[in-house]
Amino acid sequence: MKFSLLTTDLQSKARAGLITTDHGTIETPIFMPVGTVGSVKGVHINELEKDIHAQIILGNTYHLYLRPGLQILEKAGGLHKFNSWNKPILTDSGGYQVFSLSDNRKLTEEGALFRSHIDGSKHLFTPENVVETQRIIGADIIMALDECAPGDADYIYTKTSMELTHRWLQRGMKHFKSTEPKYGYSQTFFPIVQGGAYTDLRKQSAEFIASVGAEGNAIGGLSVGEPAEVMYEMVAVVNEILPQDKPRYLMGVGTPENILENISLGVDMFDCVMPTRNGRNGMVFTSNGIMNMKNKKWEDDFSPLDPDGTASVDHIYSKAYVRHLFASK
RNA sequence: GGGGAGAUACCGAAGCGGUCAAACGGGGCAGACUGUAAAUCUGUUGGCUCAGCCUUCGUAGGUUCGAAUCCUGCUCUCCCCA
Repeated sequence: MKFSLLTTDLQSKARAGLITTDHGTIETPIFMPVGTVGSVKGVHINELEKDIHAQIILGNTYHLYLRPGLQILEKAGGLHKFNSWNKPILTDSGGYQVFSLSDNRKLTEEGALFRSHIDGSKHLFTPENVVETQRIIGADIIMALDECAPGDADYIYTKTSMELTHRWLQRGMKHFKSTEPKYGYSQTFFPIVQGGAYTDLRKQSAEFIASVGAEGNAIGGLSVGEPAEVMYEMVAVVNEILPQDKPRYLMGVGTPENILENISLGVDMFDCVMPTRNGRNGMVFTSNGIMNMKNKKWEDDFSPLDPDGTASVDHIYSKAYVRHLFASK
């Protein structure tokens, strides 16, 4: 993987660059749609490429490992072949599931022992085998196993958790360096900054992550319940420390506003479930605020078309206009 | 023509003497959603001058301190036999 910084904004920390992988080039700042189990929910792979112009998508180690399983993925020749997505793929390590499926897992020094949400079977995810799994999935960008701690975690918990994540990183990195890609194209490995909402921990973590010398770095453990202002503060602190010449990936963020703010703080990569999940649930962001398309109260707020027959910006987001589009199709 | 079953809120459907303005689904209305256990989840859903009162379980009467629940007439619906 190669990252070239093209230009940097003079009035903010925003920058534009290019990430080059064996599956193609990514223009940053970039939003990466989430395709947890190999497909981006509600979006056909053709639409993803031709309409949405996604340049990279996510997959999830935990979910792909459980279903369809590594045997099938390996037999297919990796996820790119399995889902016919020939552009870059980044896979999350399962670190988020340590957080979101916290009732179904046990954390030890060794790793995270999950009880499958599908059939209750037990599966140990270690920093090493998670790298191995991502080798088999064939992700262009492999994420380190981390613990994504809850946003309201206290200092002691967050510190202990961060230190565990650091130790896991060393193990994961070692394993990554001692293994080879399986399908002939190169893979890279991103470590993840933790430290919760505590400035000193964030600094400490960012320094540790920077010292590893990876080709790109991620910021995790944010947008997990803390106020947006706290998130911005943490990102600002971390970005002071993470190298300028490597892409910075803010995991799990976020709203359009969050994304713009964080771009101005120097973040290059984002992913979030929000557009696909909220799309499926009928929620849309408009200049008039959040709109739930299923709610009738929006119906009369906009007429389908302006008198001259064109749609204004607000109309584009109105329920009436969307209905108009469907009706005319 | 003979025999049987049933009519419950927007719809489906429980309830079969008091704790029933009436379970549960659906639908409606509103809210939530940030590295996806999510085409999901939560709240609400007779009216009002709202810690109370009023009207509602096909319809008209009756029994009872008290009826969606028991009795009688009527009106519809469905099933079986001829």
